[in-house]
Amino acid sequence: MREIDQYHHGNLKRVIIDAALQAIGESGPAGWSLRELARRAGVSHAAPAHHFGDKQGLLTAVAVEGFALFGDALERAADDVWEVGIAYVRFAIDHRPYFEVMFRPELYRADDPAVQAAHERAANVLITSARALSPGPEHDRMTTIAAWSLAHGFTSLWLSGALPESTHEDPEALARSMIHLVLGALR
Amino acid sequence: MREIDQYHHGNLKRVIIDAALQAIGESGPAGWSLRELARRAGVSHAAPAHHFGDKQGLLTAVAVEGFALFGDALERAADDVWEVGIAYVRFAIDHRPYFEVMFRPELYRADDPAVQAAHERAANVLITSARALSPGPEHDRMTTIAAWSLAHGFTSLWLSGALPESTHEDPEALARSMIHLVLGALR
DNA sequence: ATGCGCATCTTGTCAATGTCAAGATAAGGT
DNA sequence: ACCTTATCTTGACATTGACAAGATGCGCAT
Repeated sequence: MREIDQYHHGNLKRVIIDAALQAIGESGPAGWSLRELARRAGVSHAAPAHHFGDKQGLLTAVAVEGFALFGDALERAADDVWEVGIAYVRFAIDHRPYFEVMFRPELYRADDPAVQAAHERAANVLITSARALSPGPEHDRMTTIAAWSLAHGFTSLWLSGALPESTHEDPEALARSMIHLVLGALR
Repeated sequence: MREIDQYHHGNLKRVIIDAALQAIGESGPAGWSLRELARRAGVSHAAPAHHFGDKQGLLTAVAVEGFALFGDALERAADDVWEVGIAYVRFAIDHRPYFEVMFRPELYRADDPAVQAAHERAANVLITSARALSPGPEHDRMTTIAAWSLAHGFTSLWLSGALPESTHEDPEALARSMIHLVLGALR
């Protein structure tokens, strides 16, 4: 009996999220419809709404998962500020669909407790690891903002294709060069 | 005779773009419909499509105008790298609707010649003014990328509300502090 | 084992939207 | 005065998000 034709799918929630991630990867976080995801998953047009309420609900689930994975990735590099920056860029490129949703709060319910918790955990890694760069405790906050801005800006520009080098070069290598230049000068 | 009831509106194109900018300011670059803009402008539901072809066409016009204004703003500060960074942040906040479209190429036709020309002009200001920071000609490119990333990252994070300070503080002052910290360290 | 509660998924429907085709209007040149 | 042409309207159609009501069957209590 074919799994796909079961009335009770079993883990449709997972399947819909994965379909959403794929669709986002193909045409951005707004280039698809709930009904299209349903068709891809082989279920009825209203099945996604049952699990997520509405489109925002689905994107909220994506954001939660995204921030969780993001936190994991940053934590794995947390002992080295340098590598945290690289991990930031790397995550965005390896998990682009997540990233494209995460920093667009108007797409989902940013006030959702699960989102806020996952978001806060990821932010804390940045805050604590950036302290290593700070010239003094009174500059901790600005140092975090500067380091975060640098990593986030590079990532956003790369993803949007604004960097003319986008097509030819390896983003991670480029990010390493940039971080090296700035951190080298800071020393 | 009331201007608004004329069959031939006269400068409907302008009015529709302004309505779009206002709508984007209220609910983001996707939170409105062409028909709503038509209603706001007091014209029929298909009038916008006549001037812009489709929604992407309208957003392309917004992007062109945005990059032109952006280029102007950056040029006015071009003699001081410091001030170019500030102008970057300032533009995004003063003309948020434009900015929210400009760096989201999937929303419009990025291959449009007018877009590319306006984009290139703005980019050139960044490239030339960033040279002043470069430790040597072989580092010009990376310096541009770093400075651009810093300004763009701060701006994006601010606009998305990711910086917890967003609500209380003046963004320009915060940006000045950040640039001061980084440029000070680079000296 | 058996019957039932309830989460899971489907079917049907509605207003709203983007887009296209065809028609109406009038501005401006000849 | 006419007529070409850009501007705008009217009408239509497929698609979408959302909601309500119904069908299905899993798994638990008995």
